[in-house]
Amino acid sequence: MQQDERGGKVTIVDIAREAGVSIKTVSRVINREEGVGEETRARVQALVDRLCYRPNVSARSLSSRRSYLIGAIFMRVGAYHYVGEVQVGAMRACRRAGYHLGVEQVRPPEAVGGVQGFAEGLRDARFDGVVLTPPTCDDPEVLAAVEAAGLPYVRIAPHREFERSPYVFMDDRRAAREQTLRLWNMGHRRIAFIDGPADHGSAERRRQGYLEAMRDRGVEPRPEWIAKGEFLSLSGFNATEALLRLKERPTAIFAANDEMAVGALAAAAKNGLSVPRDLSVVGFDDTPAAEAAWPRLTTVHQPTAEMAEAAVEMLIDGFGDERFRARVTARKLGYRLVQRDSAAPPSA
Amino acid sequence: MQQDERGGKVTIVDIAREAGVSIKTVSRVINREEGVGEETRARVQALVDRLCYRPNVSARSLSSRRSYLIGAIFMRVGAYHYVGEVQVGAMRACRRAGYHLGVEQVRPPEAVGGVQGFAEGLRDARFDGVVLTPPTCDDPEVLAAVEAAGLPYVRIAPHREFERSPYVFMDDRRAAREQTLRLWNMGHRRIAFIDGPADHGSAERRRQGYLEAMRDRGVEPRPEWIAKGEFLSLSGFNATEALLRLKERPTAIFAANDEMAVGALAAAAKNGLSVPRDLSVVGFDDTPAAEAAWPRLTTVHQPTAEMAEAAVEMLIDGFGDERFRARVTARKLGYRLVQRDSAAPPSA
DNA sequence: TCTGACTAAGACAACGTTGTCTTAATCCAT
DNA sequence: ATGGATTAAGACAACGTTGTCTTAGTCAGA
Repeated sequence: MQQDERGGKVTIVDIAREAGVSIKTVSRVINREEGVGEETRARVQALVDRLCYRPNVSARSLSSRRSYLIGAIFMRVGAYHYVGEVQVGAMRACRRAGYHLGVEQVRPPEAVGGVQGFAEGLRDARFDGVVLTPPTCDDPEVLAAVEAAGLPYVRIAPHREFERSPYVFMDDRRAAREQTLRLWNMGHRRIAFIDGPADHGSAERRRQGYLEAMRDRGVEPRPEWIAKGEFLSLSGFNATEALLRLKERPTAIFAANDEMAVGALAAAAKNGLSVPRDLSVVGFDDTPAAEAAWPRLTTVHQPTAEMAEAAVEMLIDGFGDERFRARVTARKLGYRLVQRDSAAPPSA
Repeated sequence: MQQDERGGKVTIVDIAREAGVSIKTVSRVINREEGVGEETRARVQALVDRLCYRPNVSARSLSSRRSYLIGAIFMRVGAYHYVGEVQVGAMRACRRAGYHLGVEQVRPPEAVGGVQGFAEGLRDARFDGVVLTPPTCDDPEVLAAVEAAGLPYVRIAPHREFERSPYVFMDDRRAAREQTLRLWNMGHRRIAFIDGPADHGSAERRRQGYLEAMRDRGVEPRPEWIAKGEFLSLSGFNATEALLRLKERPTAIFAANDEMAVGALAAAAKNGLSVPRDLSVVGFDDTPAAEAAWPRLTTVHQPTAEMAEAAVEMLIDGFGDERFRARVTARKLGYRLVQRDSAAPPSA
């Protein structure tokens, strides 16, 4: 069997010759199509395994008009931590289904090229479908470009137009509610909340969850307990300083994201408060900053990788379904409360 | 001109017909090959632009045996921040040269599949070449798999076997030296260093840079000024607590990475020291944690994206060069000191 | 035994490029 | 004018699959 190594490239022809069948039959076996006898299928499959045959993706996609490529679309590949998380999950789902993952970037608005360059890239990348991550999943121009290219797509955590495409999401509101109740159940009653930017959907949902929890427990949070924030650590720092100056100082602070929680930790330290002894601080997202912080942040894990995985799954499942876009579906994924070191019962 | 929109797909045949030339001539124009007259070239190019023709990558790679795909190889796509940075830079270089970026992951050792699955993925992804990021760039099994696949590759910041392939790097030692001197020039004399893990090449180079700077200024750092660390925030915290207990307390601390610097900030706060008034803290890497920290960390920017960009450039430039592997080259990239808020002249 | 329906498998033409040859035209030095 | 280079462009066959037809062969029911 010297042809195993003929230049390292084993083609479908080699398998067919060796098995004594036509290449079409081999093709049928590989693609799990019907029309092949039990015994023939086994013989071909064995040969495929033995010779380590892998179909040539270019030939395959040229012929079948499928690229076996899923695109993940980001606004700034470098900026957010979840880019990596999304890719992990997406790659998992891709590999399971024999697909590969390509990465495409919509240049942020301030850059040249903009959505133009993105549309071009989309065209010749020839994805079979794409997954849109926030904030691209709510950008009208991006959506238009993807739809113009005729690509099926699934959105991750969209904020708007839920009926426009299938999507995956997590229940921010409910998670925030539980996060708040966790503090409540520790014995905290004066719980403050550091809000995110006004136009940020997830920030709003988290605030609602906080409010809901407090009201559930019969407490109407005072307006001054809800501090404005910008999802940046400095804003968390400033908000916390203000909160600590209140005459009835909160015993716990729930920041709408981890970064602001880190700022809150700094403000506590500056004011001579030891966390969690004198003040509890919790965050949201479970980014690496939460692990890096000191004390390590108690937070809520957002299942980013799993959401991406689910999105790719939905995408691949939907292929071949003409009414893909029409049959809008959604999948909700669970969060997970992460207990670390920044929250404890109030000492008073 | 209604054939512009024939199903949205413009092929080389359309251009050829419209221009009244053979498809081969169009192909020559597109690939900037010679053998086409000035006037013909212009006419074809105009048509290409007008009809928005983009070559079909599958057909192209099937025929030319090139995939126009560069692979970026990571150990854990989700774990490190620089994954995103690397992709940004790599995509920049790819797009410039008409390539696309694929992402492949070597499952970390503890996962099933390991290098096996990676080798398979490599095979059918059909990259034209790959860029290896740390720590995959020093993993013997990964290197073996890539070489077995016959793929040209460039390594980013390797620690060992520099003669084995082209690579890009930055001068950690020199950057650390400058970082140290920056503190010195502010007036600090008792400068402590928090080291990284013993087997980590970049940690070692940074320590050497620190030592070199101190000795240049005629100071032999006392052994107790060099604290062990593990590149994690907790180790930075502990190291700092120990340093602050010294009778001659350092006025500045240089942590070998940002994460430990964040831990140092927390330790300072816990000990009632205001940074940078009572203690200066500087880090290294310029990760998002440095921005998120409070006060924002003065650090050294590692040009991760640029290194990836350079790596992809080297790779693409090397295509067609048979002796690619043999002609080992290296490219050094510059770092940048980032001045933020965690370092200032000593108050004493 | 014949017919029609079904099954397993093959023949053959795409798919949209690029690589290798070949040809026709032009040019310059003889 | 003549021959050898040089240049611009075309003809034609890959590239390695999949899609669409077609063809034997088998089986059940009349």
